[in-house]
Amino acid sequence: MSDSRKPFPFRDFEPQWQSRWENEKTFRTPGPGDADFDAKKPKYYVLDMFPYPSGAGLHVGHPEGYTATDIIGRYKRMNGFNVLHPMGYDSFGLPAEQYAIKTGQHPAITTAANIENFRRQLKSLGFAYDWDREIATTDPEYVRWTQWIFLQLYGSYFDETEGKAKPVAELEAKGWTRDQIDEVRLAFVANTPVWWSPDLGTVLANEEVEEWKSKGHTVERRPLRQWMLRITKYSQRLIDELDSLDWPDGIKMLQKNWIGRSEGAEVNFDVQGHTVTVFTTRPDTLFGATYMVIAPEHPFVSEITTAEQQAAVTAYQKACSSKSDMDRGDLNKDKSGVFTGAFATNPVNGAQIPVWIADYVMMGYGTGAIMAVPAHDERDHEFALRFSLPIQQVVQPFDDSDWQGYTAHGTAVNSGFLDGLPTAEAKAKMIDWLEGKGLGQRRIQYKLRDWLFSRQRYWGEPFPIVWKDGHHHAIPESELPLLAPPLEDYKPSGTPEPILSKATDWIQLPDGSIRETNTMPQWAGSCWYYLRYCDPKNTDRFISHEAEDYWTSSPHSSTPHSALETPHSGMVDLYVGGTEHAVLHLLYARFWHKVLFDLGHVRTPEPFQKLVNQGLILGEDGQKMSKSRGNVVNPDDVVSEYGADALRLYEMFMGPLEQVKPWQMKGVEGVSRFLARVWRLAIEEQDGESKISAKIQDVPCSDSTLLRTVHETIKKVGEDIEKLNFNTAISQMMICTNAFTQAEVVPLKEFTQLLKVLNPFAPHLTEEINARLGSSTMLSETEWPAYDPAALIRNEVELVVQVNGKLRDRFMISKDADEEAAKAAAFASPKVNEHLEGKTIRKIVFIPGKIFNIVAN
RNA sequence: GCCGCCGUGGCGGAAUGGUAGACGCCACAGACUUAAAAUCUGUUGAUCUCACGGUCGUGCCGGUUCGAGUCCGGCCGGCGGCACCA
Repeated sequence: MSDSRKPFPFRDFEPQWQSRWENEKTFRTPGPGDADFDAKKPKYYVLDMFPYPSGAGLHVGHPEGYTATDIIGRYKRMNGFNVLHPMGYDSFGLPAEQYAIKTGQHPAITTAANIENFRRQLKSLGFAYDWDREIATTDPEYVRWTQWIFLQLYGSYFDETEGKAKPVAELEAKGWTRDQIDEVRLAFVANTPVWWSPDLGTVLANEEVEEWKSKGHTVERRPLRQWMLRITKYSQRLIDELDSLDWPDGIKMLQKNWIGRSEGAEVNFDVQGHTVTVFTTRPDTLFGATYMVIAPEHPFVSEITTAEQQAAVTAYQKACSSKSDMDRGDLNKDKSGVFTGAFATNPVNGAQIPVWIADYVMMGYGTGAIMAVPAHDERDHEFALRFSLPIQQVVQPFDDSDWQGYTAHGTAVNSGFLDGLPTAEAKAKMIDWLEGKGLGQRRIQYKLRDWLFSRQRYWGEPFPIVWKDGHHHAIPESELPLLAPPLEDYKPSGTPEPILSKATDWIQLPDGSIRETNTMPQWAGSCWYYLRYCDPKNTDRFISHEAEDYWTSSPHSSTPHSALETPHSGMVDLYVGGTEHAVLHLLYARFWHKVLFDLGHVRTPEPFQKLVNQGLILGEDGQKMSKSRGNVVNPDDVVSEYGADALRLYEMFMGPLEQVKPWQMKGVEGVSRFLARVWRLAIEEQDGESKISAKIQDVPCSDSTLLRTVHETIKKVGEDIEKLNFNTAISQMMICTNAFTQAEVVPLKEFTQLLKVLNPFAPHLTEEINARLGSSTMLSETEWPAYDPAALIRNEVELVVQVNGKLRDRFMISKDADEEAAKAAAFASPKVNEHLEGKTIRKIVFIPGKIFNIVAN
């Protein structure tokens, strides 16, 4: 920046205010137990998704959400709330470890350096965090409670009748054996096909597979013994309890689709003495089931395949298992399958139907077997055509659509006792019939799978588990945290053997037991960090009852009907972050929270009451920012050239928070000019000396128009912050500033009111000006100004006259003008009369103070 | 294919069913300056007109309404998610 541009001296005062806030702990949040804690003060918990401290530092997407929450937090604070606005680091994870492999530096060292850099960057933006509550998921004290929560999961089961988690101790008391108990724990060991990535050296959760594949890593399906969390038990609650949350519909929809609830029935088919159960959402079409398909991996395949078909079946199974390594989508455009030689009996009509295997039926969903109704299912229809299998119509469309491949609802036909019934009734009747005969039952099916919770890498929380005599056992809570031993070599071996298995001394315990060597995924730490912020130093519990109680209490509403305050079933009042966590972190955290809720450790059923997704910031070229495109904007550069306030303000001025929008450096200049105008209103530079502008005078505001603009600004900025409409709030402050610029005199009181409403957006600049104007109290320690309704009143308003809805004239009129007065004025207008010529007036629509519309033809 | 979000000037974007384009950027002009930068003041949707003023205009087609960017129905285009889920 050239010196001749004379910007405001942000380089001098921004760091000064930052250190003052830090030294004076201005934004420290007192909590239960603190001497200065006031339990009567309403709380407001506003949370950011904490960052993964990568080596690259903050990108401009971080300050977008962080500034939004900072404005809300500062605003709530000025409105008398005890605001919890914390920050921390999601510091476990694969990239740190990958980096360690490359450089030979221990992940603890690189992670500490990265956190240091992130903290510096965050502080340079002037966020009002309570730094005393900062946490990192890698802190031993944090690991301890992550492991403790895991032990709660390990020590619980899901009681089906009560629909909630309970301690397994209750089962012990009832005389269950340990093997029986191990079968139902919420954290359990299973040997199932999982996604294994040889080059990452770890398994991945279903939810993570796409992300890593897109980064060029390979994954393959492989049966391995792994720790799982029984999230599926919460499927229905995870769907139902979304209703109580103030989340974007899109995110709710993503979670619902991911959980994937389907209602239907299980039907038992007899296949030559074996019972094969299928799941269907269309039991009403059972009469149209002309063949059956089971997944190639289905255990029954080997039992039912006839000798003649054995070779073909085995060959097909082999082909399918190798296929799973590759992208199935491309390979499965054409249906494939093989006849097993076996026949099933259709329970409803006794028909003998052939049993096929095909890879369009998957082992992982439902029962791994389907009844095929080719007349009314697209996939079955395609398959039947391909292999010339019979197609039997059982649904008559309501309209004149072709019944072939018709999948929507209709009327049952060729279906015995269902004939004539509409689909919904036919479904119910068929299920009743099946249940009556013991041939099937009503069934709800979910797509959600249990959560694969173990990883084979080093940089994660070790499981607090030991193995003895082939059984797993929890280690005593007194031994937490269980930290991973230092290792020289983190390199994955290419086998699913966890890295910790190299730490032979650590693994082996004196009593002969062996430590579990898997580690937890990065999600573990982020599942409960919002709880720890409430009581970050507690050494007795993950959160004290008192802290939990206070920070979950409903906020006392000082501003009714605010978008920021809704009835609470979640703890955090406002959570801001990206959509990328829709089915990952946001689902996992809800699940953990519900388990903690069931076990009585927290008192709300949900973690996050209101969720807002900030929109992605694109590069100046309208493309996603990426190193390879060279369109990445570094916040450090923006801060050094324009200052923190300009960066904050620009990110809020770009457009609606939730919208995707491109970066424009010219826009940063624009808001920087605005801030400079505010500065120059108060400060004059003369001969290198700066002094208070002569226009600033401590006198009553005599200009009623200016006064009205100021009060309109106070009103609008407050209302816009409540609605998270930061861009329009800033527009209004620009209008107000322009009004001051054009005024002869800038009254101190009104100017200070502008500084106050601007303070949450541009805290450094406003504090600096306020201090220079002689105030010894920081703006952030003052109350949010109230607007004076009397100052808003306009005596004259503009009345628009329309003829047939088209604007024809406008003029100023008294705000209280009635229809008669408006009519007189309107018909006096030559412009209006011109358009009325030769027409008959049919109707008059009068909206006082706004519109006078003459309908004529 | 299914689900969700979004289409407004040269650009980012404003508009409780009531003056479309606030505010900012860009551009142009004027003031200040020896000059430039910065700053301040204007103009700035398209089009016709010397002008007054008119006409058109919120992706497209239709509907409701005195009045539609906004509500309803049907398309088209872009972005994101899921994807043989029975």
